[in-house]
Amino acid sequence: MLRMSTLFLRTLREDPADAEVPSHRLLVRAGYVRRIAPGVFSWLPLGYLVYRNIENIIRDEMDRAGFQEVHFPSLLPREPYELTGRWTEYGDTLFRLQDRRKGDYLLGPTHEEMFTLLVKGEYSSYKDLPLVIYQIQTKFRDEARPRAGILRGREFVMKDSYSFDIDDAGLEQSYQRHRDAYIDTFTRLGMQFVIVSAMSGAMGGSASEEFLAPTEVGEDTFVRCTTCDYAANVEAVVTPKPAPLDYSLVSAAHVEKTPDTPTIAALVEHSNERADLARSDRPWTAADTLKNIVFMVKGPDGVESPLAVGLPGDREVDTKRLEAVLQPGVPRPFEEPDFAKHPTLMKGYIGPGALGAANSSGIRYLVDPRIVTGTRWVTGADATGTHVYDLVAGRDFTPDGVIEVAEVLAGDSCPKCGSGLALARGIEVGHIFQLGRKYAQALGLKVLDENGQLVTVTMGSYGIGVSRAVAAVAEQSHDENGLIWPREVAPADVHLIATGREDAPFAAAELLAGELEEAGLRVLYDDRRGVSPGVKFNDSELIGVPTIVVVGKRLVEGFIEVKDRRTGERTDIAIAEAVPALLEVCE
RNA sequence: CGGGGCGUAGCGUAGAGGCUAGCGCGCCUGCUUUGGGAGCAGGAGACCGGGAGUUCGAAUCUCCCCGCCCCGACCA
Repeated sequence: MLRMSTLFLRTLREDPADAEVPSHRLLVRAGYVRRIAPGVFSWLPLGYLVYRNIENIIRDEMDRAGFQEVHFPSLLPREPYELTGRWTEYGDTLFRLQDRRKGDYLLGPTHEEMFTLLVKGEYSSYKDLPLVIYQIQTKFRDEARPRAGILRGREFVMKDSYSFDIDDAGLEQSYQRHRDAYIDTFTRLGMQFVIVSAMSGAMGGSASEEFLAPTEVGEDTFVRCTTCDYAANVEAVVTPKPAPLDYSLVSAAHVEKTPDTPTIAALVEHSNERADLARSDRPWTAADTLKNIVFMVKGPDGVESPLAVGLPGDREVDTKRLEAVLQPGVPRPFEEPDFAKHPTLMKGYIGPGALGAANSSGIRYLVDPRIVTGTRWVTGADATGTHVYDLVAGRDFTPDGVIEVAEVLAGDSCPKCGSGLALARGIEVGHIFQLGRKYAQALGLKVLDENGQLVTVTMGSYGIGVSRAVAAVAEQSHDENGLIWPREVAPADVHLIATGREDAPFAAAELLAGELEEAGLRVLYDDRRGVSPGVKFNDSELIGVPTIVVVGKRLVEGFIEVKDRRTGERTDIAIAEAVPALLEVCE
């Protein structure tokens, strides 16, 4: 039994000045966590109870799925991460340290290498597979900017599992087992979640999915179809390619003088102001223009080459998507010295005429999927102060290919059913990912197959943010008065309050607390004498135990009050029937 | 890394050259109070982020440093 009189807890009446998001504010105010350093938090008794409940639910579901728990150190040697290239690739995000002999170590940001090597050391036959092992472990990432309290820390707890299979079919099965287990896990955590595609088609449609907990403070933006069940991270949205248009009636392309129009906005304004250029049907909009943006892309070999991207003028390039698509290449904006080296590119007036394999410049030219054959554009004419009108894709220019990097806007078409997409934000609480053979290859994890041939094992990796889940649940489940925990993760089933100056309510509450515990309920008992009822009520709402029981003024008539934290609904019940009644309330 | 804001008691804050650094919450003592963050009285608690400087005098002005928060860049 938790007694408020002795519980190591101090609730705060005011919001902490450094907390912005609700989960952070409330977890601090309710005395669940305290900040130690940026992105580093301590768990206090109530917080640690909730944390452990969540951890145990996750562990339980993993075990139920038949996965086996192991535990690696957080302190890891450099060598394995050197072998996979991540010692350098991880960059500043990796916490590195040296021992007294100047040996390099790191604090594990994730453990693919260690799992791969562990299995390599033990297994060597296809008969041993499939295998799934997992751990629940503290991870370290020196985030450039930790934020939002527990949601994005530099030290956090993650459940990470890894599957090992002989072939793609096995990997697919291991992946599905995780997907199912995750659905059960997050359901049990009382969380609302959506499963979204996390990678574009290039890696295979089901290769990677994220479990997002929708909330405004989430860091991930995702789309959801307003009609069908399609959902995807914005980085993974597939733009449906429109059918080619008939352009037989479009007049020939014509170059026009358009002084001082280096931006799309200026071009649109100019076009609408010119009587000879104005459209008969409607004014020009940015969507009628074709914007061409050039990047320098550094390949894995370190060589930089230019890449031009064409997209409708009403859209921006989403740099996250661009980087994802170009991996392992790294893009950077085209700058003045680059323009100097490529004199055919006129800043602000770049057009397809100077781009593409067909052109002398040979600059690779990829366009947004919306730019299909027959679409008609206003775009740069490759000379300062000039644009070309009625330039038709497929007739007047032919790009080298398609690239999916435009920002996604609400109302864009669903790739599955064509309806409009809605944008929303979510917290990434889980990620399942078919890794393939990358790590097995790099670290030499091979087994003999049934023909006696050595084959490289294929892997999957599957994460759940355990500490993050605490904050995600808090984020989704609170009101202006405090936290509202789903029962299974709550620090207690019943928050029992005794009020009044007399001994009677305290004696009755004490007795009831014992009986409830006896009956198997977890009880947080506010046995503080001399604390006013208002304080107790407010604390109970802040702390967020799902059922609040008050032994107070109606005790003389033999009644106690039962309040549902979420709905606020109160009912008086006879104290004699309290135990069975509360057992029922607590299901 | 770019932009913005901020460091004063455990928490939230006032003080913008001049008395012993003020207030609220919390904490301690006593009395009163006990169904929605009680009242009165008394008390403890501060190297005003650090260093250097200007000045008769610095929390307050100047310079340097350190740290924190927010937005962005970045990022399982």
